Amino acid sequence: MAGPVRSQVLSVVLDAPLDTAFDYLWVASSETEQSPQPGQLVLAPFGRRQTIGLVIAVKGSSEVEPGKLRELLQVRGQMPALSGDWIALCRFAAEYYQRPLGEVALPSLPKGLRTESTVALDRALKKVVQAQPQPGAESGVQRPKLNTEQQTAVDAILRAEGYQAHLLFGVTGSGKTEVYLHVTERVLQRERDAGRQAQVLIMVPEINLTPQLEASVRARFPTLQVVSLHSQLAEGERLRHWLAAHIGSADIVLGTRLAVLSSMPHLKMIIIDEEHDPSYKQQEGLRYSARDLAVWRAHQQQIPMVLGSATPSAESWLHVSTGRYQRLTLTQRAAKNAQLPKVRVIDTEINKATDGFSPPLLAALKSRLERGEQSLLFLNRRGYAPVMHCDACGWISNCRRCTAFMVLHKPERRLRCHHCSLELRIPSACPTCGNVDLQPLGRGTQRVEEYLQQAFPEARVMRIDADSTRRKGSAQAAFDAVHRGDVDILLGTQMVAKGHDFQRLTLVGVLNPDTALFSQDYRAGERLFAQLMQVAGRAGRAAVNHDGASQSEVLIQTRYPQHPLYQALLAHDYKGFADTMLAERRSANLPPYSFQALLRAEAKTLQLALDFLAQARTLMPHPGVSINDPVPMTITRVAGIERAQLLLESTSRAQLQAFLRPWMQALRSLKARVNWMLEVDPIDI
DNA sequence: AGCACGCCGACT
DNA sequence: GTCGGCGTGCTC
Repeated sequence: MAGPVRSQVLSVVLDAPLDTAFDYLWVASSETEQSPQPGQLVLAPFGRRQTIGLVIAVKGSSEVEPGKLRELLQVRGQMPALSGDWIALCRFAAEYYQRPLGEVALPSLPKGLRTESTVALDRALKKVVQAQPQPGAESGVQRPKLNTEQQTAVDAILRAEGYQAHLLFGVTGSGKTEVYLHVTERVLQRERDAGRQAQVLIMVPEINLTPQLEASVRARFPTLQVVSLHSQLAEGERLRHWLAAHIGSADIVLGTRLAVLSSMPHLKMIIIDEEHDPSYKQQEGLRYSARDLAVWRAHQQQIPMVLGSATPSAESWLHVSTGRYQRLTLTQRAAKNAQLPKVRVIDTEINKATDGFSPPLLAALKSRLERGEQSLLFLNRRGYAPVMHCDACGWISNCRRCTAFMVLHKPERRLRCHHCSLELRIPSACPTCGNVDLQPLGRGTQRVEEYLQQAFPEARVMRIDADSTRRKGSAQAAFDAVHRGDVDILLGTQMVAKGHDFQRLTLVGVLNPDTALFSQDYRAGERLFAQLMQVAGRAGRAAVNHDGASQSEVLIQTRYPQHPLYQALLAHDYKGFADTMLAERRSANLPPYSFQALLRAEAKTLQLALDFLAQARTLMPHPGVSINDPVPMTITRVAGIERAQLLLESTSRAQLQAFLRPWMQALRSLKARVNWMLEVDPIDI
């Protein structure tokens, strides 16, 4: 007969905005059934529904009234439990960003693990377990010889014991990827030689725009299991890749920001490429910085990490100067004969632009067309014109739901709001005075494309922006056409700045970058410099004339040619730019010398939102933390909702954190009639 | 978050 | 007289 029935109380967190764990009863269904343990997923009854939870503790008894305790419906034993380290990572993220643990941990798991049915999980497990890695030396793979700087960097990274963050500072083409590949190979090999399993996490900003790194990794490690993790993967694939990382069969995980929360039980190194890139910051839901979480994770695991960039973030640059990060510099372009492109600024006060193009830029384009070389034009504004305007009465195309202009999209014959996606047909006459001659004001990529086709009828022009690449795979097809040489002039927004090396590209033109120079956002300059440096790096990888000098050039049209940002760019002087920027930040007491949080409120009226924030501001004492006045957001109204925000600043991260926790609790109990959310370390204010 | 319960307006 | 609006409250 059956012996005593084993039972236990499990503490479980759920994907809900509830800052508490829930106790459940587990009863063994047979004598041989294993007791559940922390890190396992369970199916739990919750109110009238059932939901997936994560066991965070096993206890003997519960403080909850016995009558309230309910029994778990299912314990998912087919998959290994998530590790204590992984739960600790989620717990840190939850506490730091002021969210419930369950709301961090569960959404980070693939959907297939969070459904009632285990069909997808069981099927995926079968496939993943079959795919075993074949450890061993990689033979027959070409490894380019490292130059002295690269070798020094590799040695320094491998020499580190335990945790150490390295900033790999090198311009486009200086061979950062080769350093990543070498240290990855050596770390995996070293661990295996010592009889330990090993995994490496490599993060990239946007995997779809940077296919070349993925291709290099796969080519270098043909016998290792390399899996990708990003949001564009199909559900089944995402589940299989995640499981491969979780059970340890994947040797290398290559992913975007979400990969930082993947389960990697044998993680031995983290690499972050283009560490300055804003897309490492999640901008919805849990607003985390994948870069910052990666640093925490490396420290927790006591493993080395590499942060690579030609234009490091202000945060990382400061950490180098304080010795928290070790700087490893690559100064040479590693590709044979490749040189830095010549950067020139064109003063548009002297060289007046017509239709957005100054005579020197037009001449440069013409000479590239004659020589059969490619050009790239960078304009960070999509659409035809940012606004439509009536000369007769002064009407402009405002969005009726947002505090923003409706952008003219000529090919679609529509006005479109980029904030709420409202679309209207282009009015045939002015809505206020009836004037039929409405004018586009300003210039977007569509208008520039139209002009180029008319100015250079023979040229093959390709426009790449969010509008031209709506369909899945269309961005890849467009880039492929450029690589094949089927395009003479490539025109695009920041999408064209990332990743791709275009071998026949010898001219980069930047049309109108000046607006960022005078932005309210103190980070705009840092972003512009990084963007221009990156877009400049698209040129001149292979373009070399007979005596080895580069023919590639970058032309920047500006009304402020003497601006320090452009002067630093001309000299390829990131260091000078960054040191000046940090000095300014220090004197203005801005990040990275201070720490910020932002409380945002949304309501039907602006007054409701502002009132809530004013109340939040005086809710409790805030030692060491200054709280600014509530202000409307720059774009106050989006889709009919009014928005305002409250900025908190402190020179002490600990003091800010210590204030946020009780403050959040007090705010929750206000039960205000506004939607609000807190963002820690916001990147645009 | 869901999903209930609970009291006030415009419809068969 | 009901259908349904979303305010308030709870979920081990």
